Amino acid sequence: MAKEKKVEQITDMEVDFAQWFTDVCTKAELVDYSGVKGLFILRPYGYAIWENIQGILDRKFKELGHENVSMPMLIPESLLQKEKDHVEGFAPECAWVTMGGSEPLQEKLCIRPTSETLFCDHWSHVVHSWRDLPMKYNQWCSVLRWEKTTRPFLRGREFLWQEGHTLHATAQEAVEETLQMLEVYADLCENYLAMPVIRGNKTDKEKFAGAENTYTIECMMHDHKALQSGTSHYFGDGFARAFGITFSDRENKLSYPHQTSWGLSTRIIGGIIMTHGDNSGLVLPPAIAPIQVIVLPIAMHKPGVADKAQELVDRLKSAGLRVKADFSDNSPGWKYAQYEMKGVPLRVEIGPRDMENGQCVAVLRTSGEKVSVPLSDLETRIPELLETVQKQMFEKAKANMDSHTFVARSLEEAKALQEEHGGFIKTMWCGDLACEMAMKDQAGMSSRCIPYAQEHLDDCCAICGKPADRMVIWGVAY
RNA sequence: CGGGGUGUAGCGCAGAUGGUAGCGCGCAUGGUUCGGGUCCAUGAGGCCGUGGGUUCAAAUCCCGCCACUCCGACCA
Repeated sequence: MAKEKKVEQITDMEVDFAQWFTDVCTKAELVDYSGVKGLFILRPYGYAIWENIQGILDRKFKELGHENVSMPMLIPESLLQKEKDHVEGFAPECAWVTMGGSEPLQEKLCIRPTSETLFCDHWSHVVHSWRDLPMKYNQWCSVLRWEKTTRPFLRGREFLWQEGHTLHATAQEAVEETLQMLEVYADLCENYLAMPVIRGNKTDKEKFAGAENTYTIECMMHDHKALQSGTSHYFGDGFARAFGITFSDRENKLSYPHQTSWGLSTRIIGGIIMTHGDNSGLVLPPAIAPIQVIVLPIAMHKPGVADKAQELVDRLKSAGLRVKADFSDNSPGWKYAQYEMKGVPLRVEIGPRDMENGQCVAVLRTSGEKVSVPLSDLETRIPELLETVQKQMFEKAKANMDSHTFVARSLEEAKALQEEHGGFIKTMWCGDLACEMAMKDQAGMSSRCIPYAQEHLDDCCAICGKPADRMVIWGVAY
């Protein structure tokens, strides 16, 4: 997309990608900083994006039989400590409540960094029989993790997310649930957020604290770094044993159920920004854009223009689109820049000249292409153009990922490729932690996943040369 | 948590050798303009991040703290 830069306030992404990102976050009015480090204010426009994502996922969760619940925000220390790996993973970043009013508490309370322990404790009370299973719960909430360095969307100490927690009679059913929910996330990313994903599972080193297996979808950002965009965990019966969750099965044997959890956070909005944004600002996929079409009256004082613009808004709203018009007295040029910055996928201009011709002009945020649309075709052409934008966005992101995915047969080669191009590097791997550490230490890359789509590149591990039977994707991650 | 940078009006910045603060944009009001950030006029707006110290006097010098930010380590 060869567009000149139209918004001076945003740092060019080629100059400083990180600065570009924070510029977009604030200039597009998505977030504001709060008085506490790492706690961000989601402004209406930013929150609306989250609400749209919520809407898609929540509908899907419910279709698949999940129910929403609300768990407490505080976890007693003793509860958090019941599953050993889990505590070890989260303890370093827990924040604690130690006072109630002016009195010290008998037991300190952790502000939830995630709610596995709460769900488990609850289930240990209410699950008795195989007839109680499966339990398929989800909650929309925020969690707190005391991160050292923070950035809007990508790493907040508090962030909004959903966490799904399910309990099943059999391991097989739980594994199926885990995989199914990863697929829900993949579908969200690819078909709504226009972000191509790599599906796979995490290595032991990268998996969730307490999980038997963690499945992930990995996306590539515009700067060729990786973003873990959603994870789904299979816990086996480890938590159930730790928390004493038992049920009587059909043969009246006391059994431990098998568990899953899966989550997707507002971090995905950071992913949307870094996947699709450009030097004019945000670019939002039509499927989740709070404003899909911005209608701009040109020469608004001329007779009939404002009325016509309002008529377009009404017609497009009736057609089921999220539409707004800007009747402010800012100049057209100012408005163009403003709504480009905010990533509105489609701009519709209507002026005296258009009115004479019985048309309006639609401008695509992605390509900048201007299309004359006869007013008689408004309700069919505008949705088509939004579909075009959605497709263009996916194609562009896909091309970025494909052109920055490489094969390496040695650590040295992987390192060189990463340094020169960035992106995803595929290699064979023997499964040894030492090799994974070596890749981190020497090439600065972590294993992103062991993709479902395996390729046999070689017979031996690219790092140590020992026999290897699986392919890993490596990358520098956010 | 280690290393660097920054903190003065809503935003971006200027304020040398200490003497009680200024510019651009934005904002408000009126007019003007309107197919890529119109033009003009008038006006409002500042415990100079915070706490201490030095001094007759601190935005300015010294020390602490806090926040933001970048680079590492850790993580969604």
